[in-house]
Parts: sequence; C-alpha cells; structure tokens
Amino acid sequence: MRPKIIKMKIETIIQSAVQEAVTELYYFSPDVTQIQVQNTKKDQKGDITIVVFPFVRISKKSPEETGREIGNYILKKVNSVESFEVVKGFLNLNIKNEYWINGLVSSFNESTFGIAEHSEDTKTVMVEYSSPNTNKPLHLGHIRNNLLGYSISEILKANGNKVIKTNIVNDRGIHICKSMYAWQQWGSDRTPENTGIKGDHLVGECYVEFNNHYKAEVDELVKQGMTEELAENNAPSMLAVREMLRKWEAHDLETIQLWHTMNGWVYKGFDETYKKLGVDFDKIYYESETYLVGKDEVLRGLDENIFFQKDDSSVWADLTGEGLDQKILLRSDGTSVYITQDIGTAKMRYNDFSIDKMVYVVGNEQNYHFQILAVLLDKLGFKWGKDLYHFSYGMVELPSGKMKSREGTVVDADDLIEEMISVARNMSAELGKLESLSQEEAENTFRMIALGALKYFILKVDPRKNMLFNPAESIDFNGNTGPFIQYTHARIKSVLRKAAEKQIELTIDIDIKELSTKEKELLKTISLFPEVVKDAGANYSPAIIANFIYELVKEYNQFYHDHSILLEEDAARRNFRLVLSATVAKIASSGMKLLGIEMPERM
RNA sequence: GCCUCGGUAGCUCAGUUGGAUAGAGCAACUGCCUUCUAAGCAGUAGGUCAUGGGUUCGAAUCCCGUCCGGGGUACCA
Repeated sequence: MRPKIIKMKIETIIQSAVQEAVTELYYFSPDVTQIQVQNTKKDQKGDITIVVFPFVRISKKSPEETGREIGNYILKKVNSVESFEVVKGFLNLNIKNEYWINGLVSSFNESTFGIAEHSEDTKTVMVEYSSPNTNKPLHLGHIRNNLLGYSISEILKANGNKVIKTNIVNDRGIHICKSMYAWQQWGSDRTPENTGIKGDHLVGECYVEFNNHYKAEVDELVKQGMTEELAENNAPSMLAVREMLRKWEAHDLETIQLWHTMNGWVYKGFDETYKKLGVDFDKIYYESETYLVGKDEVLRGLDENIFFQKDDSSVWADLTGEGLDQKILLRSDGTSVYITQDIGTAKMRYNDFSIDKMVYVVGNEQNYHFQILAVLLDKLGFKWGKDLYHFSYGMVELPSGKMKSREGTVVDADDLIEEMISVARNMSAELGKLESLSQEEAENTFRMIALGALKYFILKVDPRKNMLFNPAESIDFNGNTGPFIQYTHARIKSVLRKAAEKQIELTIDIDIKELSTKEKELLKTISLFPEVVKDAGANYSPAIIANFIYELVKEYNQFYHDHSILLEEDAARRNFRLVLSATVAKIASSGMKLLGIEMPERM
C-alpha cells in the first residue's frame, strides 16, 4: 500500500511564504485575502504570479523593489521556485520543471485524479431533475434540464457526495385530462402500436388536438357575443375536461383506467428518450402519489398554527415576516395547488432517505416558487428545507424566440437527437472516416459524436444564463465543440495503439530536464484539473468543466502539431510525451464523463 | 408598479476573491497533409465590455443612476 501523500499545492505553499516574507521584511502580517497568488498570464514569462500592489503600502517602497525583496525571500524559502522576475507590480515566479513533471506522474498514476472518493463524512445529496408533464413529449428545454441535472449529479459525486437522482413526474391534473379527452373524442382506437407513433408523441398529438378544438369553440362563442373569459370557461370541451378531472379525483374506474393506459404510453416513450440521452434516476416520484401527502402536511401546519385559514376556508401561509407575501396552499374548495405537491414530495423523500441536501434543477422562472418552498419546508420542520438549493437555469431560446408548445415552435427531443446522428453520419462519410469499422461500431460512434455535440453545446454555457439554440448552426463539429474534444481523444488513442503495436511501454520514470513551452503549458493545465472539479461542484457549473477540457485539448492539439511523439528518437522524451498524451486523454475523458459525454476510441 | 436576472467582436459564448495589452469558436480572408487521424495547426481582420457617474494604485468585474431585454409578481403548473 502506498502511503497517503499529502501533496500541498504550490499556490498554498507560496501563499504562506509570501505572508512570512511580508511579516519578516516589513513587520506587518498581511491578511490572507490580500495575498493574491495566481497563474501567470500566458503571454508573460513565469508560472505563478504574486500581485505586489497590496504590500506597497506596508513596505513603503516602490512596487518593483517590494517585488524583488519578496521574490528573493521566496526564492530562498521555497525549493520549487527556480527564479523570479518583477514586471511592473507583478512578481512572476518560475517553478522548476521537476515540480510540473512530478505533477504529471501523480496524475498519470492516480486512477481517480481529481475525482474525490466517498469518505466518513460523505453527505447525501438528492438531485431532482427532468420533472416532465405527461401530456407531451420532451423538448429542447427538457434536454437542457436533463443534461444539467445528470451532469451536476456526476460533479457532486466527484466532489465526494453520495447522490440520489430523482424525478418528480407530473402525472395528474387538468392538462393530462385534455389529452385523455381528445383521445376519447377524436379517435379512441389509436394506440402506439397500431399507429406506429411513439407513446409520448401520440399523447402529445392528442393534447394539441384538444387545444385546436378548444380554441375553435372559444372563437365561436366569442363570435356569438360572449366575453373571452366567459367563453374560455364555458367552452364545451373545457367543461368536459373539468368533469373528467373531477371524476379522476373521485377515483372513477373508467377514467383511472384510461389515465393509466395513456400515462403508460408516455412513460415508455420517456424511457426511450432518457436512454438515448443517457440519463437515469435512482428514484421516481409521481405527483399523483404525493399531492395528497402534501395536503395532509398543509393541514398539519394549519393544526399547528403554522398556517392560517381565511373565511372562505382557503389555507394560507403568512410569509410577510420573511419579506415575502401571503401564499395560498389550499384552495377554498380544499383542492391543492402546485406548491402543495412539492411539500408532499419533500415529505416522502424525507421519509424515504436520509438527505443532507436537496437540489432542485428547475428553470429560473420558478425562482420565487423555490424561495417560498424553502421557507415553507423550514416552517414544517424539514432540516434541509431552509437551505435547499434551487439550481436555477436559464431558458433555451430559438432564433424565432421562445419555444411555445401550443404554437408548435418547440424543438422535439427525439427529432433533434435523430437529426444530430444523421449529421454525424454524413459528416463522417464526407471525411472518409470510420470506413474500417463495422456498421454497428460506426453507428455507435455516430451516436457518441452526435450526443457529444449536443451535450457539449448545451453544457458549455453558464447554466444560469439564457442560451440561444440555432438548429441550423448549433450542430457544429469544429472549434469549441464536443466532437473536437472527442477527436483529440481519438487521436491520442491512435498514437497509444501504435505505441503498443511497436511494443513501446510507458513508464513513470520521467527522465528529462528540459520542457518545451507547449509541454510545460500542458503540464500546468493538467495540474489544474482537481481544482476545476471542486470549482464546478462549488458553483454547480458543468460549464467550468467544459471550458477547462476545451482549453486542455486545444493546448494538446498545438503540442501534437509541433512535436513528434512516436518518431522522437530520444526514448526518455518519447516516453514522456506518451505519458503526457495518455494523461491528457484520461483527464479529458474523466471530465467529459462528468458531462455525460462518451469518448470514442477512433473517429 | 414592485421583485429578480441579464447586456462583452457581425453571430454564439469565456473572462477566477477587482490586476498586466479584454479571450475563444463560428462566419470572412490567407497559408500548412509524401510525415503519429487536416473533425487539426498557424496567420489576417474584427471591441466606446449597453450608458453616465462613483469607490482606488488599478474596474468588464464592486456601488448608485439611466436605457434596453428576459423572468416573476395567480384559488395556473
């Protein structure tokens, strides 16, 4: 067993050295926040930079002189520092090559470099994502949600948490009844089997059908002189749907059966899409099973005077003490509202698992909702209520603007994935790639590339921001894209295969002294990976991972272009470059895995 | 109205707790395959960081105002 080596980061060592230096030189102990240790900018000489300005006031000397004095001190105290240079107010330190090479060796050696393992104090985090309605198929908006949810789960795991992925399916309510009613009314012989239409799409079609008929009815009534509001509430199909919902809540057998059947179609369809997207769940909750629990919780709250009742017998929470408004929890007729089921779901989760932290991956239009939910759960006594984390992400917009289901301007998830695969297939044929692979292997690679492109495109942008998806342009395979990263990986794997063919074995005895600029850059970037994973976890941001991997493989491609690997005659250097390549491939893969993106061996 | 998030190159996006000359990709133009995969590499061009003030050695970043845009503010979900 290898003893556990506690490797101190060079930044940390330097930071305390600076503190020491300033204390000893100027008799003043600076605050840690004043000591800025950062990576030297690419266009400057040096590896680590210390900003001198904050100490000028203490030293009462020029920035240059202060920098020199601190630099000299560090040079004497920190072994890894080779030399330094002061440019303006910046102290640039050169770190010994040995240090970077040691870093490479450990990242090459450690199978889980940068990925934390579970420990004694592992926290259990539950991540809720996806959360679809069962009245229509998944679209691009859901894709962003699913990819973010899956990725953030992986990132939290990589930061040492135990993660339970969960999904709350909205399987009840008036919108589901609309699809059911349309099916009954305008073609009750349709099934996914006899129409050949995927179940969720069939139900979605019914939903659209309903809206078209309904709209026609409303228009007709308005033409007859009714006000719009009245017409909307009195259109025959709306009345029928309300009756259907009433029957559902009264457990009417026929209604429940139809509901089961149609939801079954939808689930089967969803499962296919989830599988294609490569996302999954450890536990799925259904709103039909949680909303009554929520209602009970609200009534308990009423009992315990946490909530109050108005004269019309509706139940409310007074959140004015928290700087929020009053919030309705049960309607005057006793039925539950949206937030009621969230309380119920929370309660069930609370009973089912020992959760330390709850993360909800839900769009930013629900910021207010989750602010309220946090307060309500806290009032009701759930320990993680107050600090639940709403992973609030921005919308996906199209060049034409917002996606609207009712206007048919949504990008369907299944269609999009198929289209991406077909683009990957054509692109491959055009480039004359993968001809040596079997049909099956080739298809699998097209799938990886297509999904890599889609996932990376979506995950590379800051989740908090709205993003634009242009179907015509977004399916790019060059530049800052998933396929670019996959391609670099395939290239490295190809080199490694050839090395193996030539019986060249990789060894961790790196016996070189000199490093080229590109080689050193790569070593420096590699060393950042663990920090990047932590950063991504702390900020709930797959984008941080994505941008890092891009940076890494971009640098690798420059290195690859400028240096021979297998043709290098010096065996030690050749070995170094092979280890370097293998490590880049490994880190890129493990980073992409955190994004849910697979890496092909060849492409 | 109030709350909230945003505005960086023609387009899509990065930009660390405030640090050096604001960076990538796409699109445009120009080079590089007899050599480990050209889905690559190199170069040219492209900016009043919405705007006006303030804080300071230093602001795309922090504070205040203004303009523009998204979202929220339901007995919808």
